[in-house]
Amino acid sequence: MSETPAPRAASIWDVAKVAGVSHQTVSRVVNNRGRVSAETRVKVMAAIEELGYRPNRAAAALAGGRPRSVTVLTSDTSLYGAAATLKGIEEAARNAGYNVGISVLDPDAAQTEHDVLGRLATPEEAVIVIAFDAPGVRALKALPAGHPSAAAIEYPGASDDPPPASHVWLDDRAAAYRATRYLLDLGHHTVHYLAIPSSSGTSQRAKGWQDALEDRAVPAPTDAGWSPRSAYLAARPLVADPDVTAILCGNDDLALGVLRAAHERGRSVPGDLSVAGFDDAPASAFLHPSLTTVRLDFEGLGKGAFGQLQRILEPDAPLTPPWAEPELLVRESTGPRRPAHPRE
Amino acid sequence: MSETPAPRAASIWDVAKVAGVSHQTVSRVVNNRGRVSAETRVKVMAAIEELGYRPNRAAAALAGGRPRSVTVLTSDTSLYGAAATLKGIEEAARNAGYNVGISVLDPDAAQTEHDVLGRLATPEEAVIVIAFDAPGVRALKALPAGHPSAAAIEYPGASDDPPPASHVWLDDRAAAYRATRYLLDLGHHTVHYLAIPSSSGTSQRAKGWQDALEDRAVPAPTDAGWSPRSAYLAARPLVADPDVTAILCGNDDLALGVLRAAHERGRSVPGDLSVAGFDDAPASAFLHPSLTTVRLDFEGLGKGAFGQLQRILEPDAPLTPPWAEPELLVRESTGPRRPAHPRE
DNA sequence: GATAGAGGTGTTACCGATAACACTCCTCTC
DNA sequence: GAGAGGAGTGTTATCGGTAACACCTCTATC
Repeated sequence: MSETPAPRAASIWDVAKVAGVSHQTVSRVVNNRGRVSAETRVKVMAAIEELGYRPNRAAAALAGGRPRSVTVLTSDTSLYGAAATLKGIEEAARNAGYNVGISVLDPDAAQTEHDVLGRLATPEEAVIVIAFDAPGVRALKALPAGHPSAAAIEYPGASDDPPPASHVWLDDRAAAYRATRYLLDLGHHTVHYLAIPSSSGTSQRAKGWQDALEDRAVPAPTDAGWSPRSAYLAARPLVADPDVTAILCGNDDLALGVLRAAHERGRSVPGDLSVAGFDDAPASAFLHPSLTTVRLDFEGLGKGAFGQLQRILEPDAPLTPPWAEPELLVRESTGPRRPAHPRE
Repeated sequence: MSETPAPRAASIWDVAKVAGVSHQTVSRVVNNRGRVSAETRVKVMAAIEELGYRPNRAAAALAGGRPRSVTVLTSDTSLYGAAATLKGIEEAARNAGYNVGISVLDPDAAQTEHDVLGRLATPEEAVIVIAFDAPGVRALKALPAGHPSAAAIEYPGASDDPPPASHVWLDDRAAAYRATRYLLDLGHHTVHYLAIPSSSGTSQRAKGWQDALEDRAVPAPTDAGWSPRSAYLAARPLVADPDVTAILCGNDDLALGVLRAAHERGRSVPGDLSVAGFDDAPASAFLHPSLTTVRLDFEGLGKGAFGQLQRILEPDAPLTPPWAEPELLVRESTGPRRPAHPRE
């Protein structure tokens, strides 16, 4: 019996030999670039099929063809927003035939150009940054000018006149405005805001909230971190105050912490206190009470980010469908204001 | 002024020129392989520093050095177990200087060898499969024998005599046994089980639960999918039955759906009904009631999976510290059995 | 003092692809 | 009917590394 000593994967040379053409012609067929007669194309395709040929991405990257891979830079992937965005990016990228790498940013480390570039498979590899928080924003800034990249950001800001076309974001301001208006319309005299850390100086969620408050006094926002735990701790003083009757939370995880704090303090939701969040995480509809929240289409946003990148790399690439606008979902955790001490 | 036409990243040739040595010597220094005099090493390091040299992973992969990248194959990354495992893998890999790719498996598509290999950057690239569910298991099976890989699996099974050393898993059976015993010790006559889909034929969570029930009648497990929604739907008939006083759920998401169903049916938890989950997702401690659950160290498991892989690729690699044993966390959602109709 | 062996370094081939360019046929044009 | 130009294909250089091997210079050995 003849053993198979090195069952190495087929290369374009193997395909070329079987098809009886040059390796370059195989490359042409594979990449659909340049002119190849229909006849040869068929022969090559047959050889590809027969050998189970798959292009070697590393070799293609080296040789310098059109990029076929992206690395996603993100911090903590266990946060809903980042995870859902990543999911969208990955799906879009895979459908477009791209490989995707992932590299998690250390929250404490400064992101230098050298550090960021060192995470890539090649120095020129395309990058998508999920820049909802400070490490992401730093990584985005650390990218050299002209590096192929796209980013999902919190807010384009007002500093640099035209925001780069490759940046995508959700309309946080409008979302927060709507949610706050809704709470005010329920009769609450004001709405307190429990904030997630802002990456840009100006949180649009905070801004939308503030704008909706109009001429009312604006209570100081409370910093509450990213987790249910940090929100729980931050919310305890707030729920102890009977004048606080409505709390808008920077995301659903924070809202969960608030719900907990309220419950421990004996304040019923939505009877004594209304609570609303952002995101519409899968769990939010099943909490008790189910959470009023603003649905944010992170997955669509991720697809959009990849779409922007793809159009940088391949100007002819199809346009990405737009992602959904934020949508207020009214559920059980919000209700009309009741006087603080109904029986007194 | 002289423009910089092609500020291409430095290669080992550039470094070699600056250091006054051959490119091969640079390669030796970078990879710490072969003998280099301390003197030249210093010169090379200085040149690397000066030029900001970073090795090109694609080129190294092509040339066939030791692998320096892994692709993680997983299905839905928004599930807590998969996300946390991925996080552990990524962190361990990055610390070891590996690049990590990610590719999400289509739940419906059959995973063929051709398909799976086509997701990799090179045909020989190392792989870690998160194989908690059917697509993952299929992908694992599709890998050709001898392909460098590790896998986080549900259960090693009894079929293949020695489970591959590169497989890692959590002791689901013991975990479920402990949780079930705990519920029985509270006085519940039996414990119902709401199951996540099992990838192997034999779910160890189901087995541990069944074993703990000992000589009692074993109620049929209820299939409940992966999401709060599917669990909610599956749990409705269960919570309507007053004889059901304790439900063990395949994970915390399912437990959330059960909590919701119980609440809608007017059954108080833990007064009328005890509910326990698996995972200890970050939200679980803040639910209302907070969830009794078995903490599963997915992140440690992910690190362990990478460690196994690394020891295949580099036999001298340090051993990975073991991950934590499942640990029962008793919180508010479980309590002593109360007669079904106390007032009748 | 010849010889073996180890330390340290350079040379060359090769990995699997792409790009640039050269070359052959045709076909069209005037 | 000769030249222009396009279609289709092959040749060669190149990307940034690694491996294998050749080579030189010491030092230890008998």
